[in-house]
Amino acid sequence: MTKAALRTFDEAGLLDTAARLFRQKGFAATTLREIAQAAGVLPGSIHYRYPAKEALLVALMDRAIERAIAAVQTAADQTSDPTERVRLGLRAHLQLLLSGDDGVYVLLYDWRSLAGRAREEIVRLRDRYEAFWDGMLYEAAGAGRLRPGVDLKLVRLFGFGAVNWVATWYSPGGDRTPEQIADVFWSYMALGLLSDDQRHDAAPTNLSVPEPPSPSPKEGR
Amino acid sequence: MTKAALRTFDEAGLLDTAARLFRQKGFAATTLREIAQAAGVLPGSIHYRYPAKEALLVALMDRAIERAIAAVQTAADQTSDPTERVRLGLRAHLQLLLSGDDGVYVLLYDWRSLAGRAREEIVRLRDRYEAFWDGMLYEAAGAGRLRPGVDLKLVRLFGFGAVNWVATWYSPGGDRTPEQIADVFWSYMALGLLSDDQRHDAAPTNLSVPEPPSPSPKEGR
DNA sequence: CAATCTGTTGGTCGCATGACCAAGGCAGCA
DNA sequence: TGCTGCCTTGGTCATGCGACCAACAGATTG
Repeated sequence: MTKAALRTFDEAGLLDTAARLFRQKGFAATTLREIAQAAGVLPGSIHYRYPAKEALLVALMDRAIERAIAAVQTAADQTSDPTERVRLGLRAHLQLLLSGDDGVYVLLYDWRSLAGRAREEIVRLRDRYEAFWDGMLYEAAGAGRLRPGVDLKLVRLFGFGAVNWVATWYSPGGDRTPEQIADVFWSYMALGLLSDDQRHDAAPTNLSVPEPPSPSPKEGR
Repeated sequence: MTKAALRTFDEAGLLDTAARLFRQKGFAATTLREIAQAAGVLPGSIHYRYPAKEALLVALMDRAIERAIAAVQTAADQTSDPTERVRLGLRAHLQLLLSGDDGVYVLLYDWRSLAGRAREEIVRLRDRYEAFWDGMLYEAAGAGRLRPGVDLKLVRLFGFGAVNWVATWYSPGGDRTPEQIADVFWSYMALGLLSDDQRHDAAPTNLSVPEPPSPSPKEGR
């Protein structure tokens, strides 16, 4: 322990505690006093660092998204194969989400609690993460690994949905590890569910079913 | 206007309003007074019907899940082909979720706000819905349409995740209708993303058992 | 008409909340 | 040793909450 460690307020511990409570009860239903008590500090001490409850949430989410980007980046960088990079990234994302890091969960499910500027800030961070994923998918597609016509943005959106939802039903005592879950999802998504003798007539060959890529005048989101 | 219409309290309208607000701001952050004002009734009138705020949420969710089951059932029953039933059911689920029926959204994302008995009740209802889906998937698998070894429960979980997550990013002005989104997801999931010349060596043939292939020497964290 | 039943009205109540702050202590530096 | 600035302490404050209810209105029924 350095001298600094003695002087330094356990900010990480506070955020961890807050994340845990926010996850359990939701942001609005969690009181500052609860957080303070659980973290072993006084409410005033929290106020000293975070002028408002919302600031705590933002700090929490900020940290979580940095962690997520770093984890996925590191995992993906272990290979140069574009398809493998996606699979490893997926694994890392799920591992982090299920590792007990409540911050990521809160980031995913509690952003509705934010409004105004704080919301925009988080959305901006989230967009960065999404753009990062889009990049990986784009490279996999560019390497000719994916069917032509696949809408990468939709793939990312579907993938995020399926994977993020896991946090909703996963239990550590279950019969599958996070890594296994990630790999199973990856294999289903990559190969499809239909058996080989069914696949030719089950769906249109062109997977980009609706004509999408024309930028519409009506902007989305 | 029948006599009954005059006498009958607009319970549906109340629940709709409550659902809209819960979706926008979350359950805990929405006050009874807000709901009352938005619905054009007095707070006391709500209390007359629902002894506690939580009861409102439960009633809302109850109604939503009944709607969902009915919608999916109806859609699926339009064909007897097991695979088609799944596709049509998926469509119906997404249509309902994106139709502006905030109740379904609230059901999916706000169940954390419930505790104790109320929570159990909703979980029980949800389980019924899930069992219903499992039945459809089981029949599709039984008809030999799916690859052997596919874990149906995981398929359902992944599918729910991807589809439910759509509510998070969908905007009515976008360039895809709910039906198109459902169909695209279905085609990706059914056929897979990999191009035909890649699929043989990209993943294990047996989709059921993950067992980390350990291509990565460094196991991340 | 009288009795009843359904639903509304306009409050009140106690309480927990988020925000805030003056005063004090204590480590590190001069 | 005395000073300085960071951080904590133990509160206060106004606000708005969910829950609750006695009284009442109007339609329905006998």
